[in-house]
Amino acid sequence: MRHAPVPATALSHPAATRLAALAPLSMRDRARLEQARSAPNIRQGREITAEGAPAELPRMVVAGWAALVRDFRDGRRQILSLLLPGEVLGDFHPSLPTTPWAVVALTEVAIADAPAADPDGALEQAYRAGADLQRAYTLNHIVRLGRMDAYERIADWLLETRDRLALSGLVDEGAFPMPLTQDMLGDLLGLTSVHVNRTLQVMRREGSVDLRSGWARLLRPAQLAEAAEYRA
Amino acid sequence: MRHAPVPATALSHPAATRLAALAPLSMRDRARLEQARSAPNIRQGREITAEGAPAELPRMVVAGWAALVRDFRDGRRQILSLLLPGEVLGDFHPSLPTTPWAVVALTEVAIADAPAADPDGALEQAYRAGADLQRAYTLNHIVRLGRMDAYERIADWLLETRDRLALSGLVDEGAFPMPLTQDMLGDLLGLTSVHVNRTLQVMRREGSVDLRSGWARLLRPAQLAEAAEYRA
DNA sequence: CGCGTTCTTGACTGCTTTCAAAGATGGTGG
DNA sequence: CCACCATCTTTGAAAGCAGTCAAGAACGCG
Repeated sequence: MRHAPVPATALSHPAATRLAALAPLSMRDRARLEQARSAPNIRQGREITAEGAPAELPRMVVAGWAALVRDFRDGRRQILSLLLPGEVLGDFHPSLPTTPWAVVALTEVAIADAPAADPDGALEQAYRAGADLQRAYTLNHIVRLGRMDAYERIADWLLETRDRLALSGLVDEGAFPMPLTQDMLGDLLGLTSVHVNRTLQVMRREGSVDLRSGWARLLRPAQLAEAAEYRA
Repeated sequence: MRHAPVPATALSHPAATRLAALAPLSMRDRARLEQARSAPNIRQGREITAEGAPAELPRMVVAGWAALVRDFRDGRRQILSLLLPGEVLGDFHPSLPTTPWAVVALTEVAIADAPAADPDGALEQAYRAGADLQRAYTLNHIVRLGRMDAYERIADWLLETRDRLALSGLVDEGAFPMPLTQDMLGDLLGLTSVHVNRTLQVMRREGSVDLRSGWARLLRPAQLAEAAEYRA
């Protein structure tokens, strides 16, 4: 189950959409975002290491899903944070001696350098707002893992993901890309893939979600939001 | 079980120690940190809201433990992030409409305004390094909650906390303050207080930790680190 | 059409929670 | 100085959500 291949050069890419939604970008900023040079695609499963960037320049995901991942010796794995299309990665702790996690491509991924911003400009403001959002996602993930049961975790995550992708203009009539396997979902949500499967079936049976072949659609978002106490 | 009262004016406070450990501060920076004016103490359980600060100036915890907390309607509670003495709070998403969490004093807490830093100076560098560390703690918390069992969560958290407090100069011959109740530990680690209690007893019986009346000492840190795959 | 990956399903196990109540502990007031 | 009270810790028994193990079905790709 691999989703559609990523074009080598994205025409109108999600990061431009997302950052323009976070601050009133000038046409010049938008153009620079659109024209950002894209690095060669990264294959599924590969690490997106900092090799190329000595000072770890900020980059943005143009297509595909990436994640920060930590692996245990015994095979357990935890996805710390997702990087969805349009989102910016970077600012990765140059000060820390060793980062105990890796950045991995969960699907085939296209990355581009994020254009430098004038410290007082709208683009910088958008970067900041994006980083704030990213932090909110991370904190919300803690709530999911710490105090929600399987049903709530999945419901909450689906809602958050829909909203995140909507910012990048990737939600089309309520449907959005969801290329993660149930295995990956388990590693993200602190569950086993077996239990993810059973819980998804409950949701499907009650008609809450339509989830298949790399796409998702929330059929009863209000019910899911109520169950997870989701706050848009 | 309340720990020793916080002096209204801390003489040599932990934030100065911590920031000096993160970057080579000038004597002038140190002096400004020491002299930072402290707001009135905040009583245990109270919210540390942004009332006073229109632009949400960064502040630092001079004494006591605070936390970002999210409460559920049904009484469940999750501690998202701890703020230990010496650590900086601030940069709290002015861009987000509503933050779905509160900053709460877990013990009596003393807060002071963090002095402004020259953008190119060592102090700014220390603030940045501190923020990076804070982010690493948050990501590690996700691993704890997502993929560790109760024993591993507690072991990992004790080790992290010891190292965090050591940065602020608060670890004395291996002993460090630990004012959280087992209830709070449960809310932090995604467990019930009952299970925290049982797990702590296992650790005590095997002689791994000495934990009582607001203080902790790790007797076999290597064993704990091995169990939790802790990476200093 | 064949193979590898992903998804489903079932039975069993177990870590953690729930519910309840009995001890400790520390601060407070008589 | 001691009784009293609220809070916190400790224990026990029973229930439950999620994990484990295993095998078969379905799907997508070459």
